Amino acid sequence: MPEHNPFPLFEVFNEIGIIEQLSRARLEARLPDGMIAPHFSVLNHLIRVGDGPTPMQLARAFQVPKTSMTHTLKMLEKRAAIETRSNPSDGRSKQVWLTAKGREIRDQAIQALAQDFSELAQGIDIEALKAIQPALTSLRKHLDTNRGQS
Amino acid sequence: MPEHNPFPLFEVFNEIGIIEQLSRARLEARLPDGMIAPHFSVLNHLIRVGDGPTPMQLARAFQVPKTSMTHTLKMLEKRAAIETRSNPSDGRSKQVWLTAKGREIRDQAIQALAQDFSELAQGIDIEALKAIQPALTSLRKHLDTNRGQS
DNA sequence: TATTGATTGTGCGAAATCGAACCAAAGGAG
DNA sequence: CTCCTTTGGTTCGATTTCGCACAATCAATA
Repeated sequence: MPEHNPFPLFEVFNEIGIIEQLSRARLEARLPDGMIAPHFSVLNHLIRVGDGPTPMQLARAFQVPKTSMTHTLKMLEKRAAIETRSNPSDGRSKQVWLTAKGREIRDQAIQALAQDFSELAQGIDIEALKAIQPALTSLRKHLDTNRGQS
Repeated sequence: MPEHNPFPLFEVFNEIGIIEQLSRARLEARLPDGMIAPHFSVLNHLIRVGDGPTPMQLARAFQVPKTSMTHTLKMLEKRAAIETRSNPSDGRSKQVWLTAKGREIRDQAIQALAQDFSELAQGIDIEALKAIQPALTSLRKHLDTNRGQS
């Protein structure tokens, strides 16, 4: 059985943890008052993937417990950013839809973010980021594939 | 004024967010009962950097508000993993010290983690991770340097 | 059809995060 | 020395996260 030095993993996870924290803070600074990253993520997901997913599909997409997604959706509904309809093909579940207001919130946030990130990108080697992206994607997929056993 | 496409930043931050979530879940699965990543981070930091930092120094090291650090240290003290002494050179602050129990908790966690991460590392291109680390470090430093203005 | 088991979503409670307000101590200007 | 500002730490309250328990519904099978 070969030896595998996990130290580079520690190092990379450590850097990633800090970057996640800083980038999330930066994102949330550009969102409306009490809106936080998970709220925005849902709005953005609905734009990118399309309306109509069930709460469980969203929970799985973001790898969060369903109770967390229930709470997030409740907050978005309080803002009138989404609306939920009962699922005609499954009496247990709902479907989630963006409202015009939700689309507006997301568009304004995207604009503010593009502005901020564009400034941020000036001091960064964008080519280097493009270069590391495949490795990150590969790592993410590997973590995603085998989690929660052993 | 040149155009800077922030899209690669979005992509990279997105991957990093997911990886952070999955790796944190994986870490916490190997920690004792109610212990979570921030607790372990403090123990590990005290081992690596040395005993005796003030709570504020720890808060700055982890980029968290001081109130969060107060809470984290309180939890660690409840576990008898650390102890706090008054700072002889500054009547306002404390100093944080590992206890024998804290050292033991950390060592056992490191062992369990090394085991788990070693298995994880088998399906991963470690060389690729080493290769992307400088870019991550550079990105982290850049985010760290200019945050919280504009 | 009736029953059993799995799945979806929610209510609840505990823990975590973090901003605002506050107090005590330190540091500096005069 | 006195006043004023800054800094370290805690308390408090609001929000978030998430496990547990539960009801409703679906799916599979006898």
